[in-house]
Amino acid sequence: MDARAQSSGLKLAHIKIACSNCNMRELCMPVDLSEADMLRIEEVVSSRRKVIRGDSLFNNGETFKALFAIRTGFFKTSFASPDGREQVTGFQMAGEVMGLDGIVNDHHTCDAIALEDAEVCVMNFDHIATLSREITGLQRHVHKMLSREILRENGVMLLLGSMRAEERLATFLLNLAQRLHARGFSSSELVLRMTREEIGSYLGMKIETVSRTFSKLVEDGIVEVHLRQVRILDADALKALTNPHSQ
Amino acid sequence: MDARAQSSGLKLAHIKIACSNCNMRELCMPVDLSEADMLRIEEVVSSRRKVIRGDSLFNNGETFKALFAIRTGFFKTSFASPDGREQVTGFQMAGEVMGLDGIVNDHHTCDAIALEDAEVCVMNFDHIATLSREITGLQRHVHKMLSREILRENGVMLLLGSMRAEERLATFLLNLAQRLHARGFSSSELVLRMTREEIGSYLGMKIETVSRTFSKLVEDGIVEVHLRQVRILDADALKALTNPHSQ
DNA sequence: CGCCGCATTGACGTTCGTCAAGTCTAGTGG
DNA sequence: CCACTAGACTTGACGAACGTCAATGCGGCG
Repeated sequence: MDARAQSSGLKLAHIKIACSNCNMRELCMPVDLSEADMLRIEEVVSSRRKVIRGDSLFNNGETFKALFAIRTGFFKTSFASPDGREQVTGFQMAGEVMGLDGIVNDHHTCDAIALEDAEVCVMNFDHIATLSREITGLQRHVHKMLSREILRENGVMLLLGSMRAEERLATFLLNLAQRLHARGFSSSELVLRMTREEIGSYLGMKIETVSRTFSKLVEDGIVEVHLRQVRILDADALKALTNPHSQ
Repeated sequence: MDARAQSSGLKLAHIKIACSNCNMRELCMPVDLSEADMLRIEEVVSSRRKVIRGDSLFNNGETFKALFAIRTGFFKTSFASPDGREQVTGFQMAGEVMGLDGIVNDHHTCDAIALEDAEVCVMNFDHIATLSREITGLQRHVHKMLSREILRENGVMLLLGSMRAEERLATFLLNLAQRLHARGFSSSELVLRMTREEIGSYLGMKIETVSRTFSKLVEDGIVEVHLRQVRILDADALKALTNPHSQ
């Protein structure tokens, strides 16, 4: 599959908002439900929202009212320290949910920026909470989404705390490829939607180091890189970089 | 207050298990409830469990059944990569809850080790889920606990991704002091319950760097350190290290 | 076509990791 | 009570990895 197809957001504005006929449903709402419950859950998706590339879906400090499920497009979330440093905390793609960090203080604590034109489902959180008191499957799903995010961040902490530059980048590329593959794209060919600087912020390295590390992977024949086009030539070698001490 | 008092775990084994008379309640279950609901919530705390220093409360891979609220004692949680590297993901003290990462896959994904003799409340998660369908305040509380953990980890990612050794240690010490202060201890005098190596794992630095960084803070007259006894002499200077670019 | 932002590459400096030696402390047993 | 020991901690010398500064290349967009 052409990696370019990643960006082909379907334009379905006229079709009824419905999880039941959404091709992302099994990713963002994998709940086994009766038809009646399904209809009720669709009420949660109160609206859709388009976000054009470069715009923010929400910003740090804004009142938290809803979670956002990505239908199409690609986002980064970033978290700022009081003195203005920025840490990209994640990259989100179709089927993934953003805004979970806003629950605790009733306002968002990070920024979500679209890295390509995107469309999201706006899911009113009070509504989710109400409904999940009645639909056990939805309740479980909410718990799991939150827990999954904790688990994901544990992985990032491990990466940031104990990996070298090359391992970090290898881990990052494999993770992206795996998630794209789960969405029906090639697992060896990908288009990076973010700049080197954003990759660097996420991986805790400077832009020059990101660039040099890419160049090293290319030299070693592990990947082909053309700016944001990446082709993984030797996935095994990439995986080997991921756990260098496992012998 | 003597920092030594941190370890004075009350021995109340004979007293009825009851959140209502637990001095940690406002930390771990800050929910405004009717007396009737309060009694029902106490059913959640099915039992207590003592863990002696060095033992694990749960391990990676074990089936997830319950969350654990710390009554007394001090824990670390650590997360291992496939090739055996370990990342300490957090240090938990009285009133804090562990095990949230286990929800998503029905089994724990990290280890929780007691760094001093401890007692925890075992809270059956199915029971929590059931009850939170009826008691809105509890449901909100569960959501907030999960979201708070995500927020906390965002902060650690920022630390690991963008801070220098000295900033990391300063941030770490201030965070510990603040949490101890919230529990009625001195905010300037603390006893580290963890080794330099565990601090290093948490902060993404080697043990020698941790040691050297402590020494630097001592040289600069910012803290006094006697092995695990730490006294903060100049909290402002420590805070200043925390955001060096804010000028 | 020309500009601007993104990316790459090189030279150099700093920070932190590595290796090694040595000190201190708490705990154990005589 | 003291000697002994193992583990925790500190300190120094050195080197590798990564950050910094600077110059240049390249593509996309107006």
